[in-house]
Amino acid sequence: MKLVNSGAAPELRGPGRPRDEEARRRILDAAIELLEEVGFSSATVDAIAERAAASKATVYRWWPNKASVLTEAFRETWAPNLAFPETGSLRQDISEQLRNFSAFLITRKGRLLAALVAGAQQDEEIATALREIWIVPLRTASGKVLGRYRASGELAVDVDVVQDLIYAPFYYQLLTGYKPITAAYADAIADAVLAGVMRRKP
Amino acid sequence: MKLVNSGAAPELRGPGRPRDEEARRRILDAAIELLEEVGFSSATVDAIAERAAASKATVYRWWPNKASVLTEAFRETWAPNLAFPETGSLRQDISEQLRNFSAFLITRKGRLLAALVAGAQQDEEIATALREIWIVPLRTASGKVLGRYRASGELAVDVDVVQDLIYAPFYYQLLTGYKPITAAYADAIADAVLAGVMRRKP
Amino acid sequence: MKLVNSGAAPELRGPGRPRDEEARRRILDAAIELLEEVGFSSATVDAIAERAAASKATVYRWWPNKASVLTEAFRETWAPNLAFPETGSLRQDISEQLRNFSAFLITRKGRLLAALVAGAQQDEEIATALREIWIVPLRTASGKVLGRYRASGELAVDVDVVQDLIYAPFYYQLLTGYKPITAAYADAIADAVLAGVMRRKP
Amino acid sequence: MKLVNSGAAPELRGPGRPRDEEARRRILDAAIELLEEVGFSSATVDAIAERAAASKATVYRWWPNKASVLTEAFRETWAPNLAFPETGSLRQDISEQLRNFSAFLITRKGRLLAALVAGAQQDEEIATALREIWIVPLRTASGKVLGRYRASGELAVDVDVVQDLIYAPFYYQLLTGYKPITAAYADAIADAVLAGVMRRKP
DNA sequence: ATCTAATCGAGACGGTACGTCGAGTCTTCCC
DNA sequence: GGGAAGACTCGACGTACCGTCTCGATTAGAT
Repeated sequence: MKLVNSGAAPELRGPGRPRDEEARRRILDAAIELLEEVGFSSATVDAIAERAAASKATVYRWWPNKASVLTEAFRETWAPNLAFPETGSLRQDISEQLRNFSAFLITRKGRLLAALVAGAQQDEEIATALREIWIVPLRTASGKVLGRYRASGELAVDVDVVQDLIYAPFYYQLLTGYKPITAAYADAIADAVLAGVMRRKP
Repeated sequence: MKLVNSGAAPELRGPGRPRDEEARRRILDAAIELLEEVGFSSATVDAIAERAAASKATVYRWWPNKASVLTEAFRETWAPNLAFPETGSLRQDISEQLRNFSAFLITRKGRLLAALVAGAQQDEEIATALREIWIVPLRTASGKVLGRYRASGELAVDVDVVQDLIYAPFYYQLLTGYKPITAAYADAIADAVLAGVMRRKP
Repeated sequence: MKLVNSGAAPELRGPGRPRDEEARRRILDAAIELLEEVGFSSATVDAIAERAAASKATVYRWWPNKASVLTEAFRETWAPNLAFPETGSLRQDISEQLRNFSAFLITRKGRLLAALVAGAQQDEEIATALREIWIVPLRTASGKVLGRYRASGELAVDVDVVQDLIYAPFYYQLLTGYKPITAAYADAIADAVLAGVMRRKP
Repeated sequence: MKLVNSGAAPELRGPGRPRDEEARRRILDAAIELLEEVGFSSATVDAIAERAAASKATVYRWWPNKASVLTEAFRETWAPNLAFPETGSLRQDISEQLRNFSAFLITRKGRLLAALVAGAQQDEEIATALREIWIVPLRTASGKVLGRYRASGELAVDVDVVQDLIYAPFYYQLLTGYKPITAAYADAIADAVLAGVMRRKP
């Protein structure tokens, strides 16, 4: 007879050796490290397994393919620690957020975002993960605050469009390397988005 | 209009069989076709060579690797689409350009840009090619026109920032798939960039 | 007769999937077949792998290059033919051995020896393999028997020289195609070597 | 009007530039040099052409394939400068010849012979050349002298067999590298062939 | 205290693409 | 028309990565 775990324990286990959680962690950590070092398609499964001191079989027992490993590695590693500020001033909120965002992008994790976006082009799983773990949470968080400005009439255009305008330039720079991402750049974008690029009629 | 080089030979050729320009075209065409049919990473060099009725050796004589072939193929396909309109009205110029740009991005060929940006994250060669072949020429073309508006005072912010604001959202959507790219979206971006997102004081 | 290793494990194996001995056999068999069908330089590794239902990677995991595969395939095929007769009569031993040797050389497999010797001229690896796998074992086997005749005084010259005299002519014919190799030729060589070519003084 | 070369001129010529005999020589010399340096199959046509400061087209205009070039190179270079001595003594004739032969084999040209034999296994043209320019002339020369000893009864076995016995061991050593070729070796072979390997009855 | 079953590291396997190299052909310009 | 230069097709080579597999060795719960 089988007992149902009282309370929370979701995973009822039969006999046999249980999954080695430490190995799982080592694999995910190795995956992240390699991604940061060599990029998406150069992070081979062999290399991940070797660095994790695990075997390829273990990798493929728990993930159906390379993309899934990387996807889960992203999910686990990524705490989207980019709370949207709420100072009461629209200008200040956006300005602060963009400075924080640009500071984040130039960290190692920021570069990882580039690898993630790249991976998303080749693999739908990664594309989904990108949206779920990063794009949507970020927009939801900022959307709440911006929504209030929109409701109050202080914001003249739809929240979605505002979000595109303020965030997209940083992705663009991150992915094309056209210009370096700096605090000054963040300010320039914030100002231009808020006031528009056309001269105001006097 | 095309200027004829006065005097100096346009391309002085040494001895030896000249490069077979037709083969070059066949290879690039085959590359584009395969890119559209099966995507970036499934377009193999063998398949390109076979479809082009060329040999792999010829491919590798002129391009150092698979990525270079695909990059150049992409550039050749896109070259005609660089024109920036010049109607005299800043609003209309930007609006038209963004409609054209968005129309292009949703074609199959447009989707290739995503693959190219992805490739650039792992391969510095592609990154360089992307900048030199695509980013810079596009910005130069639009920069000329926008520069005049800036000089006349009609444009209140630097040309570079304007370019980031108007183009980046489309890259963002292309790469994240968050929202579909449509003509309406192009208009919304154009309007918001021109007027700013903040309510105007009456 | 085979000795069983007392005590110690005959072949202590580390962890990991053991080598697939069947695949090894299939590869060597395929190599021999192709060698016989199309010759040394037309037997490609791709063809060997395909016929063996193996992958090229497996071939190259165990042999450093094409020549090594073919060399080992050759050795495996020839291993049974090394026996040197021992009838008690020097004349008969040599005569029988040369008839066997000549009979072998004119089979298709025998012709492979020519290819092997040719390969050895350009590839030190093949040269080494040829010596270690073929030349030396053959001479060792015949050397044991001839050594006894030498010790008993029946043989008037050094074993090494005798071996050169009896075997070399067959290599010579095999490689130059000057004369066909027949049983009669084998007998003629045997007689001449034993008695010498000079008329005996009465 | 065209003058006929007085005397010998065998080749009446059409219009156009005549064949560049110097280029022909350079190609053949380069072929021989490369053969000596790197062996038969590593002497590529590209390398030959480059060393000869000629073009591949010139090579292929005059020779149908790589083997033919090498064949002709052999023929041109090779003066079979191995006259068979005729001292009146069978023993001395053979002894001297084998010393000369062994001295020849350890020169660069001797090593070339190994390449030639190797090439003969892959190419019938080379095999024919080997016989025509080397094997047959050498045997013909020695056959004349040996024939007289055979007629006088001093030689107890057929000339062909004698030739095989005295020459073959040197080819064997040349091609297998089993033992070094020295004057002492030559003497040992000569003695054994003349007297036979069996103990003489008292 | 076994027995059973699932997991682990190690590493070989089939498959498939990559990028390189040699043979032999062809094309252009120069003499 | 010959010759140097050099591009071309064809096809084999040897390498690398993916995802699968098969070992012996562990490690639990079930008996």
